Amino acid sequence: MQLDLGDSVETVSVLLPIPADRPYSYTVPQDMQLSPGDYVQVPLGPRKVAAVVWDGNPDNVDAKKLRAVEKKFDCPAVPEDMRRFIERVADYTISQPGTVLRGLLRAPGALDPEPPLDGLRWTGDAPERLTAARKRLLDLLAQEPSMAWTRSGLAHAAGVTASVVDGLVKLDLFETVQIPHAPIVAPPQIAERSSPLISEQADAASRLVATVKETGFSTVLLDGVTGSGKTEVYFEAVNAALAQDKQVLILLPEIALTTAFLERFEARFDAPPAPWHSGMPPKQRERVWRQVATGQIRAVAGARSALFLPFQDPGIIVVDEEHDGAYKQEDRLFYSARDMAVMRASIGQFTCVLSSATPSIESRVNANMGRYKSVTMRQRHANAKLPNLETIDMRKDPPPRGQFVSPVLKDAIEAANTRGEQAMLFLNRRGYAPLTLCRVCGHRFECSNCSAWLVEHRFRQQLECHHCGHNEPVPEACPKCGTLDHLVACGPGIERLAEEIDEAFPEAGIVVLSSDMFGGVSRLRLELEAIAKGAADIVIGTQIIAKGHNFPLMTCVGVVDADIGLANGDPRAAERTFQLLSQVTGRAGRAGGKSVGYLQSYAPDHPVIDAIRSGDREAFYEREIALRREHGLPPFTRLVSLIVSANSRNEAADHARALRLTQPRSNDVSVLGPAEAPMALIRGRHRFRLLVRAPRSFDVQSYLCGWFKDAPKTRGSVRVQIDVDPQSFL
DNA sequence: AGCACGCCGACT
DNA sequence: GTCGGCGTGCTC
Repeated sequence: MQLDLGDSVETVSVLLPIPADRPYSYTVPQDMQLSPGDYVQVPLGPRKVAAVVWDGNPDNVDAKKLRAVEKKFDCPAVPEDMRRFIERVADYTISQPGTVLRGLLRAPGALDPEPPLDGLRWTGDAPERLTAARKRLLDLLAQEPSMAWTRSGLAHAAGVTASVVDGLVKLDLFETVQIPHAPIVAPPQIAERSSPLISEQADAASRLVATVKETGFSTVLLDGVTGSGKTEVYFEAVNAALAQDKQVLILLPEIALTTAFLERFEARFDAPPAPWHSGMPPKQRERVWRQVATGQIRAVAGARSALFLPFQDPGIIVVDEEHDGAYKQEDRLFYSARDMAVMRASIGQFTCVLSSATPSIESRVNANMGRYKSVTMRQRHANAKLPNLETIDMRKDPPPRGQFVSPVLKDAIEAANTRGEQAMLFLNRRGYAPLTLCRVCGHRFECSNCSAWLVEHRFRQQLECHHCGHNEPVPEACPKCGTLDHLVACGPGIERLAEEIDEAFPEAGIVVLSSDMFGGVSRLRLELEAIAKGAADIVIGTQIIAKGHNFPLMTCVGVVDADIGLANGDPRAAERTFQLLSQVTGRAGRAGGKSVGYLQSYAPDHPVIDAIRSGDREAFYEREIALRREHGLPPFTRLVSLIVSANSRNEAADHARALRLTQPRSNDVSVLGPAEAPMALIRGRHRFRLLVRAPRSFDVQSYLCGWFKDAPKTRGSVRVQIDVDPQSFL
C-alpha cells in the first residue's frame, strides 16, 4: 500500500483472477482500511470481480485508468504464506499468478458470511384446534421447549409436512429467532489411539509424530506395502498436528475420496474430515471454504484442488497414494498437486507426508538422496496376507477364439464362487470393444475430432470417442463400402468381458463398474459399498475398482490384460503398470483368507510382470531408477513440454518450428522436436510438441521466460501450453 | 477469463 | 441489406 502524495489518493495493488502477468492498481475509498491478503470486490471492465489485495507497491498506471475498490469482504485475509505459495506456483509452472489465484477463489459465494437461518422458537402456547399432526408437533416441542428450529427441520423431525408448521406460525405460536449455522463437521478429537499399533506401525508412527513435533519443513515418504496400515500411521501424525492446534489437509485422488475413508477418519477422531472435491454441491462447497478460512474446520480430506483452500494455519499435508496420476492437473494450469503440496509445506514450514504402497520413481529417488525422510513398512497386518500372484501365460492357456478370459482364470473364478467368495476382473477399457472395423473393406471407425478410435458401447448402441465425447449411432452398413452387417468388434472392453462371463457363469451375480456408469459417482460409491458387503459374485471393472476400497470377500482377482501399456515405449509405462497392477491385486486378501491374483499376459517374462508376480518390488525400483539415470530422464534431469496446438495441422507445425528456431543457445539445454504430440488431434485441435531437457539444477523457468520474450507471437488459432514436469516422457 | 469490437459469409 | 461467426485486444 502506498500513499500517492500528489493528490493524496491512496492506491493498492490487487491481484485479479485473470491471466494478467501482474496485479492491477485500484484506489482505496476514504473510509476503507486495506491490508495485503484482504478479499475485495473491484470493477474490471463491465464486471465486478472478487480479488485479493496484494503485496508490493501498486504499479504506476495512468491515473485516469484507476477505479476504486468497491467493497472489502468480511472474510479472514489470505495469510502471507498462502500469497507466497500462489506466486511460487505461478513461477514454477510458468503461468500468471492470477491464473493460480483462481484456484483460491473457487467459491465466490463464501466471501460474504453466511446469513443466519430464520428459526422458530415455540412460545409455549397451544392452538385451539388440535389435530393429530399438530399433536405430534407439540409433543416434540414440549421435549425441548426452548430449542430453535428451522421450518423444514421441525416438520421433518416431527414427521409432519411443513404446512402444519406454517399453520401454527400463522397462529403466532412461534417467535422468530436467528440460528447460526452449525459447523459442517464437528472438530476432530485429539486423543491417544484406543488400540495399540503393531510394532512396525508404532515405529513408523513415532517417526512421523516426531517430525510433526519438530515444527519446520520436512517431507516424509511413507512407503508401506498394501495392508501395512499406512493410513493408521499417518493418522497419528495428523493427531500430532491437531494437538498443536494446526489445521490438517489429507489429499486423495478424487476417486479414493469415499465414505469408507471418511468413516475411517471418524473412527479415529470421532468426527469426519470436511470433504472437498469437484462434484460437491455449490452450497456445501461454500460452507467448507468459509469454515476452512475461519478456522472452524480443522481437517479436510480433498482432491488436488483442496491445496488452494484458504487454510489459516496448516500443520500437515498428507498426500495419500502419492504416485497417482490424478494428482497431475493438465488443463489451463499444469501442476502436480503432490509436488505443490511439498512446496506448500516448505513455505509454511510444516510437514508433508507422501504415502504410497508403490511410490513414484521421483519420490523414491528423493528419499534415496535424503531430500525426503523415508519411513518404510514391509509387514502386512497379521490377518492380511498378500495375495499369491500367478501369471497365466496366454500363449499356453489361450481362451477360445473371440474370448478373452483364459480357462485357467475361469476355473479360479468358479472355485471362488463355489466357496461363497467373490471374484474380480480388471480391464482398463470402457465400452464393448476398443476398435470397430468393416470386415469387407477394412474401414476403421475413427473420431473426426481426435486421433482416436471410436469405442463401441453396445448397451447405449453408440460409437463414442473417449477423448472429446463425440458419439454417433452404430450404423448398419459400412459408411465406406456400404456392406450391411459386416462390422466386427476388435479386442475386449468391459462390456464384452461381461458378455463372456455372463455366458460362462449364467447363475452368478455380475456387476460391471466403470466411470461412465449410469447414476454417476454417487451410484458408483453405493455399488462399491454393496460389493464390499458381498452383493455380487463377480465384479468386472476398469481402473475405478482399483482404488481405496476393501473387499473382504474378494479372494480371486484377475487382470485380463496385464500387458496394456508395456508396449508403447513410454519409460513411465512400466512404473504405471506396476502401480496399477499392485493396486488391483492388493484388493484381494484383506480378510485373512488365502487369495490369489492372476495376471493374464502374453509376455510373462517381462521384468515388470515378473516384479509384480514375484513381489520383488526393490528389484523393480532399482531397475527403473537405473534406467532413468542411464537415459537422462527425470528425476535426474528436468523436462518441460511445450504443446503447440492450432485448428489446422500446418499452423501448429509452422509455429512449433518457428518456436524451435528462436531457442536461446545453451550448453545445458537440449530440445527435442517439434514432433506430433502423442495424441496428435484432440477436440479438433492439432498438436505438436517440443520437449525441453535440462540438468536438474538448471533454472528452466528463467530460461523459458527468456525464450518466450523473443519467441514469435502466436497468430490465429495457435496456442502454446507449457507443461513443466510432464507426465509423459515421449 | 470474460467481454466488446471488428471484419467477412448466409439468411429472416 | 443485417445476423453472427470467431479472431484480436483490453481490463487498473
